[in-house]
Amino acid sequence: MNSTPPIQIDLNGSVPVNRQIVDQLRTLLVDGALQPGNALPSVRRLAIDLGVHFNTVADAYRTLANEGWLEISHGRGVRVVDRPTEPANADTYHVFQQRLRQLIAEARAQGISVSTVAQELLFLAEGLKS
Amino acid sequence: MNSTPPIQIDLNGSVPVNRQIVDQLRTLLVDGALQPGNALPSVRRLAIDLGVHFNTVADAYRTLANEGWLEISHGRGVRVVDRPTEPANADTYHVFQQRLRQLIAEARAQGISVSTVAQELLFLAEGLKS
DNA sequence: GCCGACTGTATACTGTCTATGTACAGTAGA
DNA sequence: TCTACTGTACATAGACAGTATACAGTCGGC
Repeated sequence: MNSTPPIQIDLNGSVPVNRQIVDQLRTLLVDGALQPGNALPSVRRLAIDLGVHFNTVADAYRTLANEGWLEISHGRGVRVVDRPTEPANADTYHVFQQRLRQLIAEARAQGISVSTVAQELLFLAEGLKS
Repeated sequence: MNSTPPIQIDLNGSVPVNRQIVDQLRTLLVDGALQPGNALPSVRRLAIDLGVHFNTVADAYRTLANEGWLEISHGRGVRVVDRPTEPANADTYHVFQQRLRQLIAEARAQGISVSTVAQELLFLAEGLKS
């Protein structure tokens, strides 16, 4: 499988494109939508599909390779590899807690109601249990 | 009240300092830890406490003022103002959903267990209901 | 009124980050 | 070996982050 993953880029957003690609691919990887052994589209192919330069895609691939998700072979392409995850330390967890609270605060500041936010959190928590 | 709010800055992190200040102040504002009428420390005072340049703090204050949280008066200081929030549109909500999923994916990628993440989500959802 | 100590503002400057253009190098199949 | 694909390296333009420094408004004591 080397079809283009379902990624959507906002070229005008404040989040850098390379980061958008990394974040969305990582989500697919964690969720299992991209499995070890799967081939990813070439940097040029994905770049065309997303409307950016292929070096930007290459940079994103490199970031995920450094995180242990991808194996990049010069001239052959990019594949998903099996990635052993070691347990996080307390510091990492604390940062996650803080970022989660900040994201919720931002949502509420933008007018998303408390009940809507709570509902979304419950929904995601349910999804994780199964 | 113009004592320094409980803000912690990571000078070596990948998140820009001005954004860290904005995110953490916004969290305090949404949670009600900073109330309308409260005075914030001067840009120079907070800058010293955080170990950054006062223009960086001024930039953060300006961002929050543009969002409607703060009132800045030249020569007099910065105060929290009452901020009417209009309901978010569907697009804003969708972006929130996506960012939330990405944050959870990142946490899991860093080794935070599924059950720990779920627990945190439930905890926050509970806190929002009350 | 005026001075001094505080407040935020504006501008220039440096280093870093983003995204791109372009040339290069490895791989595989005809 | 040639060709068409793959990723890599490096230089460049532009935007952004953080700082230094000079400026301007406010207020209280004199």
